[in-house]
Amino acid sequence: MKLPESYYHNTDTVALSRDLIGKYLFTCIDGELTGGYIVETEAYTGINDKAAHSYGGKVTPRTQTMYMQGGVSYVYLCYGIHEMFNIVVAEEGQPHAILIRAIQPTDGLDVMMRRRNLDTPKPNITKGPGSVAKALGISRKINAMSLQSDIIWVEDRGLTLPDAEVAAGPRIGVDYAGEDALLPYRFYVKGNIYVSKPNK
DNA sequence: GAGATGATTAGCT
DNA sequence: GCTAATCATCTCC
Repeated sequence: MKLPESYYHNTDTVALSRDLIGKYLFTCIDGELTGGYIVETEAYTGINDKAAHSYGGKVTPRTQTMYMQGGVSYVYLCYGIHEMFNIVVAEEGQPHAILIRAIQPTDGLDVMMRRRNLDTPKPNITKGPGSVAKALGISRKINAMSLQSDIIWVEDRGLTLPDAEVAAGPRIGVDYAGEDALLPYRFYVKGNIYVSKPNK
């Protein structure tokens, strides 16, 4: 059921971002299973992408995770508050990653509501990258974790979304990246209530 | 060792 | 729509 290690070794990060729409992401943190299917992603394509942490081939203690072989997680803190979950792809030495911006919950909804301090299942439970990480219990302890582990993984359950229901557009929150901020590296399910920002 | 800043979100107007 | 919250990380000194 889990996507094989080889799935993540594809070097076409943008195509993988599109393919991940409709795949199921699960975590099992402290024995509590939570997950759902992915409805929004963004591609970050390594040293030529100004919006990526790894732009220009920069290596730091934080970004070295992105240089690992595809099939591991990259989790980091932004704005001092929000943790973001990325999937590292491509081969060792190529710092490509895919940010998971939103999922549609299918398992462990009660657990996710507790983590998000909600008493009713509002759509914003897993809307936006910071929310997804919090709902799934993802923290920096999960950084560099293999997606073949029993802590965090992605499954193909046969759900595929036709191109007519998947849109592409510019990425969110990367205005500083100049012309690269306009690249259509963001993919999302049209009209899905869990998708953040523009949704048409 | 100090200073600037960000792949954001929630809450108020 | 606007803005505060909040800190690890990076960049110099």
